[in-house]
Amino acid sequence: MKRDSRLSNILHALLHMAEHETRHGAPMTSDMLATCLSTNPVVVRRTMAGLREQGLVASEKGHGGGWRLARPLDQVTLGQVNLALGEPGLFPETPPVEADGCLVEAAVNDALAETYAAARALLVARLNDITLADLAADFSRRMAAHPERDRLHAHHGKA
Amino acid sequence: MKRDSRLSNILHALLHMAEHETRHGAPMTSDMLATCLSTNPVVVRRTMAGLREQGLVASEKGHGGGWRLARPLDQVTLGQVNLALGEPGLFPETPPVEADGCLVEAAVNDALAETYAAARALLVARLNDITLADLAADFSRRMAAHPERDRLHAHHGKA
DNA sequence: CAGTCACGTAACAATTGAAGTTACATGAAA
DNA sequence: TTTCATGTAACTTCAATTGTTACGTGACTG
Repeated sequence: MKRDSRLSNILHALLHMAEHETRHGAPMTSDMLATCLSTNPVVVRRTMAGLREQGLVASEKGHGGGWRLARPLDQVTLGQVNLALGEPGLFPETPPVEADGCLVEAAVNDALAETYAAARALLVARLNDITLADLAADFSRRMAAHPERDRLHAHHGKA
Repeated sequence: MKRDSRLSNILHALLHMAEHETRHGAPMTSDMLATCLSTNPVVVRRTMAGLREQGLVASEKGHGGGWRLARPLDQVTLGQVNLALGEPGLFPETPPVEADGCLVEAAVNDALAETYAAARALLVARLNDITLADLAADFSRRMAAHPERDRLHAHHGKA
């Protein structure tokens, strides 16, 4: 998990999970996902725990256990995933303080709060407009345009 | 400089600088600003150095020296200030990598890049629409609504 | 009923980036 | 020439995230 954005990585993982599930009929383990994301299993579990709380994924223990999507691809929006991740790195929260009497500060904070809120609203709206199914479809389109070889896992694994 | 956002603090400082300048005809020193922002002078200089490079403020050494705005209030936009600060905490940069062959990753990154770009564009547009003069005017309006006592520096200084 | 697999979680170490600090150099005014 | 103030480099905290180890629980296998 180098310098990538959280959301980007998790989406990547979710799509691979869906793929794997339909292809092998079995969920992916934390270890598989960790290898896939270049991180370690505990971090995967931590992150996935957030998604599970939002009902996006489910986990199973024991033999044949692992992670699977809890809903069809077209019923999970990027906004939901982003929310489950705690809306990472969005905006500097304009401090709710402003209470200590400086009217300069109050004017500044109000203006910024409004501005950030507008940008955040747009972002959330757009994220909620895109489902995992959309991304999968986009992927298929690209796959069709580059059929010459397997372009799915070229960079996963270590060898 | 506690848990506040960079931009918010600097705007606060800039408005106080303008105030001070017109009131006393002298620039504010890094020490004054440091006290005002609850930080220390070196941090102030570091930050202001960025603004100076963008031509927003000017510094003078020696006796009577310090920091002053390099332009009238209505010719400095919040966007310019934000830019000078390096656009802190905006969005997770969608990685430009995508080159290593995974089409899933490519699809994800493209979708996110588009979405973030749209939100960022809105944010920048709004910030460029607000000038320091607007904030000062807003402040004056609030001042008029609360004339009972000095509501300017209530929380500055230590005693 | 072991034995193994995989998640769940707490506790701790490593890393990273920002902020604070010290120290010293440079330029300007008194 | 002394004092004030910025300019900057180098170092130290400090906080947040991430990585790691360790151990517990549930589930399937044989």
